[in-house]
This record gives sequence, C-alpha cells and structure tokens, in this order.
Amino acid sequence: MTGQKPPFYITTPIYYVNDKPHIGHAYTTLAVDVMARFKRLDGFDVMFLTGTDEHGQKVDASAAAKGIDPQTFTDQVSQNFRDLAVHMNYSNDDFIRTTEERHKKACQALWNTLVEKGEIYLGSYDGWYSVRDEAFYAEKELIEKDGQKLAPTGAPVEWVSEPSYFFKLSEWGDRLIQFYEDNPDFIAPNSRRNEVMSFVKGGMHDLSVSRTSFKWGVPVPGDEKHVMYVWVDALTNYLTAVGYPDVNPDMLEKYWPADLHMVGKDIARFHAVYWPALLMAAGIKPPKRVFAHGWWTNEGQKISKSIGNVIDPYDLTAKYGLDQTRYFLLREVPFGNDGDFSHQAMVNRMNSELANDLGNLCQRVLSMIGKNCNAKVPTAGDFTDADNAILGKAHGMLETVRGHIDAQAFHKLIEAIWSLVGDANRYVDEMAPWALKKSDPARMETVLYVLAEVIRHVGILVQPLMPESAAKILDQLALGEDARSFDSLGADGALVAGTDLPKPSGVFPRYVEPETEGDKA
RNA sequence: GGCGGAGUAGCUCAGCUGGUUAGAGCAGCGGAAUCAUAAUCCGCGUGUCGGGGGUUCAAGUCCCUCCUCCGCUACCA
Repeated sequence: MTGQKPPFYITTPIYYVNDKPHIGHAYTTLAVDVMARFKRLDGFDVMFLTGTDEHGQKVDASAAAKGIDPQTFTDQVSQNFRDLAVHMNYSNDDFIRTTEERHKKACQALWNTLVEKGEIYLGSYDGWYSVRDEAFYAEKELIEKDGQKLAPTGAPVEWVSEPSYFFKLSEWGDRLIQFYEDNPDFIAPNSRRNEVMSFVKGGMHDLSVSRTSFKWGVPVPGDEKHVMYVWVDALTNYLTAVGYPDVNPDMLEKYWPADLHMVGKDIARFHAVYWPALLMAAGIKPPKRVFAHGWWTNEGQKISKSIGNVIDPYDLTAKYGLDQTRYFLLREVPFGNDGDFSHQAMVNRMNSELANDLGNLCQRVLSMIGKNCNAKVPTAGDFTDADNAILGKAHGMLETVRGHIDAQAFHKLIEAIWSLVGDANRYVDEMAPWALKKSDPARMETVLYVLAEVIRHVGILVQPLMPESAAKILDQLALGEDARSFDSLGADGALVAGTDLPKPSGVFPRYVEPETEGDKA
C-alpha cells in the first residue's frame, strides 16, 4: 500500500429506540451513507457510524409496560434500526448502542475529565414540574386557574427541587462565538448557523447534566443516585465508537475530530452548542462540521403520529424500489431544506430521470453495441471536437461532484451528473449511429465507444447513490471490481476495445400505475 | 414581542459584490427522428421579479415602509 489514506469520520445521530424507524431516520442515514461510499471510492479511510440511543425514562417505562427489563427491551427494539440499515443498503462500519459497556466507560471518562477541570458542580434543579407530563415548565408558560398553577397542557404542577450536577455552560458563550467565527463552516446550512449564533449570543444558563428521577442511564461516577443527562450520554457516542478514552493511534487519534455529524434540524442545537462546549471544556477538539438537514412532509401534509401519515421506508422501497427511493430522497430537495414526498413526484423522478434519461441511454447504447459491434467494446478512431467535448465533461465530472459532496449538496451532485446524461442523449441524436452504420461503420464504432465511456463514468460516479443499479450498469460494461473506484475515472481507465460484453438488460424499470395496467388489459 | 430567513413563469426553484431583450427543470402545445424501457431530440413563455415610496445614468439585485409565510427564542428525545 502506497501512502496513508486520509481518514474520514462521519456519523448519524443515534436513534431513540422508542421510535419506530421512519423516513426521517432513513433519510439522515442515507445522506451519510452516500457520503461515506463516495469518500471510500475517492480514496479515504472512512469510518461511518450509526447506532441507537437506549437510555431514558421513556424507554424504562416502555419496558415496564411490556413487563420486561429495559435491557431486554432495548435489545429487541434496537434490532429494528439494525434491520433498517441492512434493508436500505447502508454501509456503516459500526453500530453503537448506548447500553454497551464501552459507552458507559467513555461517558464516565468524559464526566471525570469535566469534573477534574472544574466544569461540573453539584447544585439543585428547581422548577415547576408536572408529574403527569413528566416535564418541567418555565414560570411564564404556566397558566393560573382558580389560584392554581397549571401546565400549558392543563396538568397540575408542583414546585420541586432535586439535586443535580451542572455543566458551566454559561461560561462558554464567548468561546463558542469565537469558535463559530473561526470555523465558519462548522454549522450548516447558513440559516442554522444564524440561529445557533443568536441563541448563544443571547446568553446561556448552566446545563443540568444529571437526573435522580430515574435509573435507566449511565451512573454518575462517585454518586450513583444520579444518572447522566440524556445529551451528555448520547453525544458521547461519537467518541465511544473511536475508542475514547483509549488513545489508540488507529482509532481516536486517527478519526477524531469527526469530519461531519449529520443531524436533523431538530437537534442542531445539541450538536452545535452543547457538544462543542462540552468537548472544549474537556480539552477535546470539537467536530469539524455539523450539518442540520430538513424534514419531510407527506403529500403536502406535516407528518405526525396522530394524523397517522408516517412514511415507512419499507413501504417506499417495496413500492418504488430501493435505489429509486434513495435517488428520490436526495434528488427531490435541495439538501438542508424541508421537502415534500408525493407519489406523483416520486413517479416523475423515477420514470423521467432514471428510466427515460439514464436507463434508456444505457439501453439504447448497449443494445446498439450488442447488435452492431459483435457484443464487444467497439474500436475508436480519431476523436472529433464533439467527441472530445463530451469526454472532457465526463473526465472533469469528479472534480465538480467532489465540491458538491463536501458541501453536502447532494441535489447538485445529481444535477451535474444528469447534465452529462442529457448531453449523452443529445449526442446520440446528433451523431445518429444508426445512420452511420451504413455510411461510415468505423465512425459508428467511435461514437458508440465515446458513449460507452460516458456511461462508464456515470456508472462509477453514481455508485454511492445507487449501489445496486450502478453495479448493474458497470457489469454490462464488463468492468471488474478493481475498475470501479474513482481512480479509474478519466482516460487512463478507459474501456479496452474488443472486450466481450454481456447482453444488456434494463436497469431502471418504469413505474406503471396499477389501474393503468388494468385498463390496458 | 425579539432575532433571522423567504415572497421571481401553472408547479419547484436559479439569479454572486446593482448594468445589454429576467433564466432552468417539470407540466402544456407544436414538430423531428426511429438506435432504445411508446424512450430521445428540436421549437414555443405579453412573468406588475409581494404592495408602495426612495437612492442611482441604471434595481429582481441597495435604502425605507407595509402585507403574507416560515424558522429560532434551552434542559421530551
């Protein structure tokens, strides 16, 4: 092996096991998967982490309701997320669970460091608490009724005071602002950055980081009545997975600080404020970047459990196909914005962009080669300006697309590749190889060769997004496993004339409405 | 209430530090071609650039104001 591959550490949030996996989970992990696959193909040593968050009062309660102990319960429900990862073809390198011993060790080590640095102190957490809602409320949220204070939900509240450890978050405001200013790309997209900065500028209270009201969590070292606050527990997973606190040159030293934490916009603050503050306080470098993506609506409607319009990723892949679903989720919406899932939009994308544009391009070119070139890679003659133009665009595509992936602009990455696909379809029409077949067979071969080269580039570049479909395309070009990484792009990895090619077959089927099918019959 | 963002063709959106006739994709209409998954290619837009006022030789692009929508405004994850 020549030279060290640069490391690249990328994470999803850990998912709360009490939830059933839905499109939101699938979306976050998908984005990370595409990036991880891209970076691997581009020569990076990638560590892609996902996992489950298994502590907390709700989990405890759910287990109790089922009459089983919380560990048995989380063993069961955590499996749902591991199953989803396999189903969606995610390429995660590890799957972390907060109930693992290694995680408990990491949390306690981080805690002890914070205590040693004088960043944590014992105080008391006072507030209006509603037993019914299991939540604290601020004084101004309360409603006064008949001299009785009530929660906004109408539940009675009582003044409680429980001992709690606090993290001196209030002292980190200025250093956080400085950090954001020194690292303008730390939090993206920009709208989130504005929000985070204005939040911090507004001043912060110390953060209560332990609870005594329940037991299902990581015990506070030396004071086991307390269990760590959920976010201290959850965020630390990113360190646990790279071996913290062990300073292993192959894990912690290599991968930390993480290159990217991908999160949903709802948890941006925990990742962009609390997490870097905790890390800086412990003398650990903050991650390089946090990207907070948007949410999906369903046919224009907000998704909620009560409405019952939750989107199940298994339904999507069963109905439209796995790669089609992966493609749609990252194509339909500028990454970072909220997006709407609709059947119509899904069908439009998969039929026009996958089946018609790319699928049909492959099919028309490969079947011409099959019929007119003895099913072998054709022999190219001299290239014309038009040939060089489209080949040049294919050769330069990696450079374009790298910029987009590093900015998490998945939609732009796709647009760029599809503009090449569009050029290829126009090139077919202009060159009209079916006419050249009689007038100039040698030129026909050159044209088909150029097209095969373009398809090779598209196939290789599209692997992170649609691994299975890309593999089918590359199989049809008889490319071996060793000819599929990004260093095969460009003229050096060009197809060799005379190579036998298999009989082509469709890669992206059209979606046909069941009713329409019935009408035809 | 405070802070921030957005309002551009039927739909989804591009339009950087102001400068020739405001763009793309989709949908729609018309045509060409026939290699291909009835796929592909070409052509077609009289849009008050949210309303009003202002700065400027020149504003979608800057300033003021008004209207509408959205996000954030801490300890459920």
